[in-house]
Amino acid sequence: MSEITPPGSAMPDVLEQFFKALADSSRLRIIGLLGTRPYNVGELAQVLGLTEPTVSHHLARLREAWLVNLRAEGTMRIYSLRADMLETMLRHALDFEELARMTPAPKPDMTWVDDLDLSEADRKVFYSYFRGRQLKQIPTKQSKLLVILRWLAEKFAPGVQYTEDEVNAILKTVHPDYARLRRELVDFKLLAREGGGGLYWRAVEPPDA
Amino acid sequence: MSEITPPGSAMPDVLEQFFKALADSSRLRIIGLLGTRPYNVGELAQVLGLTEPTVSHHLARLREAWLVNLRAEGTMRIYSLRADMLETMLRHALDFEELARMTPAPKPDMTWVDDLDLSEADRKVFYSYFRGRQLKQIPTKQSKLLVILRWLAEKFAPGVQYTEDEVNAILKTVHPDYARLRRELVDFKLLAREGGGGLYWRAVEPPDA
DNA sequence: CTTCTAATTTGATGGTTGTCTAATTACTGC
DNA sequence: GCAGTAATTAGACAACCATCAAATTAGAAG
Repeated sequence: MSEITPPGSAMPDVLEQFFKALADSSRLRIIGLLGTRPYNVGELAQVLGLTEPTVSHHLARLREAWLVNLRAEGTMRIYSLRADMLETMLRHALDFEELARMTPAPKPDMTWVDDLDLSEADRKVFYSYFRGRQLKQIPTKQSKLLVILRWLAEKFAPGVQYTEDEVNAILKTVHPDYARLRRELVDFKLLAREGGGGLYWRAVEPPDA
Repeated sequence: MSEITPPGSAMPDVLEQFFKALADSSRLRIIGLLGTRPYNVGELAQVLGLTEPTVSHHLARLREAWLVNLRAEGTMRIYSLRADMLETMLRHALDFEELARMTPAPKPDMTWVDDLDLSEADRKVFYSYFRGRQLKQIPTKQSKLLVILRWLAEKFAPGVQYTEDEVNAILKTVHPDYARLRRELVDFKLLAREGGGGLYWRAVEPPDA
């Protein structure tokens, strides 16, 4: 039973395993000692002031992370450092791209965009301004802004009156600056507002000509 | 209260802290993300699929390891990567001599704690934050910090005036960052300070009610 | 086959830590 | 002042882990 899953499959997991393996003072000391020469379990236990089972446990962990090699000699097992692995891993740690990708990345999930009835150009706007269902930034260019606003307006049922809080709640699911969105919707006459009472409703579509 | 004891004192501990800081997939992902641009807490929580307190916790840990910087902007806090620290630490990891030296660490000798008149809970704080008579780390949690500070205050005789240097000398026997300790003692009104002359004395105990 | 030795496995225990919810603090704007 | 938002702290729970003593495996040598 000396199964150890080799690296190469899911690199990020290996990286985490690597740091976990070094995240303990006893194991760091072991690495330091093995950096000078190979040791067997009893020796290490003696030097570290730990029991043999404990050291055995640590060595198993280091071995799972591919940081040490094991060689049997008579009745004792001799552990040595895999300096190459250490170096490789430390190099990988600086690869931010890979680190960020390691995110099981709770999925951007842009599939909902495909379900919309849009021109290709408009779809592009959605893809570049949304991350998941969140608006990354409110477009400054009016044409792009309008693409988003028209879609937003459809979130309001025709003939229904909404309080300002209700409107805000709906808009907030898309971007924190709901006030800005509300104002733009009104400015572009996609949403109508009653004079003083703070009631809103979806504006009737223009005759399209 | 955003102080963090700088590296440079006991390097091996810092190295362990460094690896511990990276020994978690969430924190690795955060490092990866910060490698591309600064983020605030809410953004990270969203991208990672974690709650804000959890992310806050991780960032605090990364900050203790000096891997990220914090900058306040309005009501939000913006975290950025300290790529320099990352590199420095990774370089140190290959210094086997230093790692091996980290080993001696024979016996801590914590018997003196048993002689203190403390509740069980407070005693635990001492056991976990002291190695021998040295404070391993200044607690971040206020309740734990106070346990230590009250004990520290008792090192000053009531009614006696101490110069700042005398205060520092006493505090330095416990932790290299004596300035931090001195400030905390004053902040919590366990030590009183004369306006300009740099004289300190033990504050009278509150009526305890 | 038996015994000795080196090491691992097992089981238990106490401590650490990742994560959450709820409560609290800090800042902004009305 | 009050309300709202961003973040941290407090408290709790569960999973994990370092450590040890005791039991077990595996080699070497009689």
